[in-house]
Amino acid sequence: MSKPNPAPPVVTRVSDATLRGFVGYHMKRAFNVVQADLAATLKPFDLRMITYSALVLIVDNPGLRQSQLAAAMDIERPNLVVIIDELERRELILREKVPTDRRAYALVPTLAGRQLCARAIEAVKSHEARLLQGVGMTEYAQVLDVLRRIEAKGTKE
Amino acid sequence: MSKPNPAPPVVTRVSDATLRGFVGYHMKRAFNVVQADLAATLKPFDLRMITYSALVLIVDNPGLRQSQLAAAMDIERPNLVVIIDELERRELILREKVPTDRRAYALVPTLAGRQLCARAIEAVKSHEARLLQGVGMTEYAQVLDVLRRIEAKGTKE
DNA sequence: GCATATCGTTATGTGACATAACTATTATGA
DNA sequence: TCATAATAGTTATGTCACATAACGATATGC
Repeated sequence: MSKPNPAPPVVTRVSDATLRGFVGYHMKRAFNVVQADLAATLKPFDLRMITYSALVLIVDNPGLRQSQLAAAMDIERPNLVVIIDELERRELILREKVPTDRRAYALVPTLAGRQLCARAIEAVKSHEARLLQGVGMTEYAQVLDVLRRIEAKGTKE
Repeated sequence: MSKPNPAPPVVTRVSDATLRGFVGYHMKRAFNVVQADLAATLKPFDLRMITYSALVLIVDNPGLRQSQLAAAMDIERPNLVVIIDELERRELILREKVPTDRRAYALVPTLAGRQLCARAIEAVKSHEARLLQGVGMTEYAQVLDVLRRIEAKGTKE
């Protein structure tokens, strides 16, 4: 052994070339940007990504159960509890008793909830338009298609 | 007011049509799948996504400083410490003293680190090939391009 | 009618982040 | 040159988005 410590060169610019060879890396980096921008977009409404998703799903599916919502959001029931608590405390939704099943709650939006939701959706639309400016319709459709196919690989088997 | 509680209909299938209107939603769902599959792929190597990224960057950029790595990984220095600790404890990398700056450490991979890294990269390649089967080269390039453009929107301004 | 499953909940743990503040060291500028 | 400011790594600590285990109340299936 000639040189045990061949003094590593000083690194001036860090190369992520290898990681750039993976879609996952690009997805993570792009999603980080989306997430940060979305968080800022939702801040004026005092919503986080997760509370926003929950609210939209409740507005779109009034009367759904917590377990259904948890399944739709791909999270475990326990984690949904605090989210629903928060939306209910802010009077954006209600936990209504289901007469046919006394274990369950039907989640319904209030008027305030529907209104806040509508405004938030508009804001998110502008946010997405901003991030996607310069991306053509065809490209956009292509990306959605690929993302959907990747997503489908998860549920399979 | 006629009916204060117009009994919400029973929801049989939860619709996420509104959220499907946003790329961010598709990105999150697709990325969740990628993340889960990647985690499973890296498990045999006892690597997580974050330790894998760190290792690859150190192998590709031997001699870089922790602060450079933190910047490249877009995380804060404090969070990198435990990651580097772990990789060093497993003797995959070394913290070498920099003679010209006694505050800094130069991170260098060990032989074992380079070997594990190479094997992990191969595994990740198969994992990506699996998730992307059926996606054509053109589509792939298109998706990467769009993701890169979204990512660029973040650094801007 | 009794075992079993389901609904929402509580308690608790983990992993990936953040900020504040510290020590040791290096760079700067009056 | 010497005081002040900046930087590298670290420690302590907090937050947020998840997970699992276990429980009480209720519903369901044999």
